[in-house]
Amino acid sequence: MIVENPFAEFRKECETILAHASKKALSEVKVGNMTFNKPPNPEFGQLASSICFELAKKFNQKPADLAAKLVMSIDKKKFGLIEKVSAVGGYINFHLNFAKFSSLTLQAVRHLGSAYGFIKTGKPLKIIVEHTSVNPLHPIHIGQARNPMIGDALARILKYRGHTVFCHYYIDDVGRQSSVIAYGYDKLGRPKPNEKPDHFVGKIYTITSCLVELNRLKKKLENAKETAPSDEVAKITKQIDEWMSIAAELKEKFPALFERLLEEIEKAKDAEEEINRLNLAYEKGEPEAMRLVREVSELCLKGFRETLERVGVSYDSWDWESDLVWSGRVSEVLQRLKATPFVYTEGGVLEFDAEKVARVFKLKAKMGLREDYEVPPLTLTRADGTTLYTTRDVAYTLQKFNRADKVINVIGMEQSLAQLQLKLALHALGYTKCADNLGHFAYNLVTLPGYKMSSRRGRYITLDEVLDEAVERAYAEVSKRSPQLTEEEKREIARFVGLGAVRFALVDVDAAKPVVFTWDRVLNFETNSAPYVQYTHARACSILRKAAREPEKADFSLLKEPLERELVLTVASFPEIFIDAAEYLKPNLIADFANALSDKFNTFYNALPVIKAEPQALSDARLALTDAIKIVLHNALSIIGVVAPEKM
RNA sequence: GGGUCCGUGGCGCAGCACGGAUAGCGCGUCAGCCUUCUAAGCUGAAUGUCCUGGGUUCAAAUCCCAGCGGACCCGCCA
Repeated sequence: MIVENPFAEFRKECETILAHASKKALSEVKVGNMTFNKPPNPEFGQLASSICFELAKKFNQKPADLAAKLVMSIDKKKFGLIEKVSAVGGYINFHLNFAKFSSLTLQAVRHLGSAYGFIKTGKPLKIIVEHTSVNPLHPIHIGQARNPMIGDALARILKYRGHTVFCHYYIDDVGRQSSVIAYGYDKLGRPKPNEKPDHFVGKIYTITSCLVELNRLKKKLENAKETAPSDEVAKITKQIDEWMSIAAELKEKFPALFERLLEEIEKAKDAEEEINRLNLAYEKGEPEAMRLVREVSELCLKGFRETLERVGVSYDSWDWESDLVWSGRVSEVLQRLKATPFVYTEGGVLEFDAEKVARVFKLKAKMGLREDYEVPPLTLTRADGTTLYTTRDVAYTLQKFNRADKVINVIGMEQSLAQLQLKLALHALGYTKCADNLGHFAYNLVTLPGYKMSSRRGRYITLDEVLDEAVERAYAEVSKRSPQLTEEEKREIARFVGLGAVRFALVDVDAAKPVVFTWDRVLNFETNSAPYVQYTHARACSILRKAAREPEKADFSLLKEPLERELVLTVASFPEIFIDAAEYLKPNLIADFANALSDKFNTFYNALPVIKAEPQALSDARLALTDAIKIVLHNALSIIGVVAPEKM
């Protein structure tokens, strides 16, 4: 018989046995929650219940006595996977029958192969995972790179779980910043890039944005000198100084480009004004503005696609924010919001009273907010009538729900408030169900040691640089360790090792924690890394290759070593880990699991022979175990998009 | 000022959702292991007020409250 989830079988049996025993011994039908913990030591079995501690007071007996009593009334005839049950210090410990369990587990893994572990949900949904969505202004930098890695891993997990998943990339081309890059690009005469297009666009954006900001501040300073108090003037002066130093930095890095843009922008009457006009024209859908902004955005996206393809991340849909505006969906949403009692006008702008929505619909407790917390209002439109990001996002969210039951937005945690306001806007419009099924997967920032990464200031390390460096270091590593390989093999190995290392490192740490970027951290080739797991996989493959036989004579009851049992147990628990990772959206559980399994296998590898083990029934059992480990490592790595190599 | 998230050996992290028996792992340090299945590996040693203080509980790194420290947010930016 093939079981999908071996450890769950054992767990179920423990539950049944314990329920029966408590009914018999304590005439207690409901015994409270039937949760089991993993004992700290295999001596105490593989699952334990601490239920006697809870019941002690109720029955006025010592936990140890209760435990003994319960164990006494256990019906041993019902044992399937259980070997024995013992009472130790108030705990009830369930010991596995490893002969049966190993056989059950290893046969299941080897039979199911690449499907093992991926337990399907009983309620398949259509889920949209919106991720990456880096603005098309500059290359994807390492601070943002956590997003596609997490987003892609989430999408894969949910897909394996049996959901229908669509990955969407939201192209934010409507904001003012898009007009800034388009403006600079236009001033340069819309040149063809002489390098990777997103890098090219990034330079223009940074310089243009810096020069325009300087212009704006200088004007502001002139006005302030006459009217504003002196501390205000000092503040502006300080800002100017800061931007001047950035300008100097940029001038040194890209002298030719800087000079040309400086000249063009000085020549312009009012760059600020022209950019605002372009922004307005683009939102209105004026053909010339459309052509210009789309052209430069496409250029940048072309570069993104290249990078993302390289790491194996792909999308089902690329959604242009501008399409939402032009199609009238944004204004429609705006009209409907206006018709609610939650929108008011203030000084020519539309404001959305998020606080009132939360209060009227009594949502604070539900959303995990304190009653006395006041949700700040959200500005829906500027005085010139153009819309703001979150306003457009309301329309976008509704569009996503046309296609899906559930939407997960992978967005940095700095946008938590905006996401909250978005949700409240959905409530205001009556889309309660959408609001409930909208999830914000927030992740913390990646920072560079010393200073904050800033795309506006051109201070960033691009994902491309990181990937190149990773592959290069992996190449040096593989050349050193395996000089006998051909050049082609080395290149291929360096590629998947380097890319794998980066993906793993960005998924491995709990998304809620901030990460300080260091090369060593991302390019780790030792324990706790993709290369370590890949190496372990290759090692297992190597054994199987050398054995060159099917483990037909395997006798699993011979797997008596603690290391072997630990391995069987770990392999058997993969389905449960997978379910947790899928239900609680924790891709890092998979990375941790793969690493832990590798640890155990390597210990086993160093301690016990496989091929040369005697008798052959044992050798074959270990071979089957090795095969099962290989399969599970492969499956785990596939979730985080890392190649599991046969050789390295 | 208000909100969200984070705080675990020198450093980087896991464990916290669902409280359980001696708090795991890696780096670094020290001492070892390649004529035996891939040394990107393994073994051993040293290193802890689990931020602090209260509370809940038979039991708290885990739950609750308060405080401290850090990051982020509170914009007619996205």
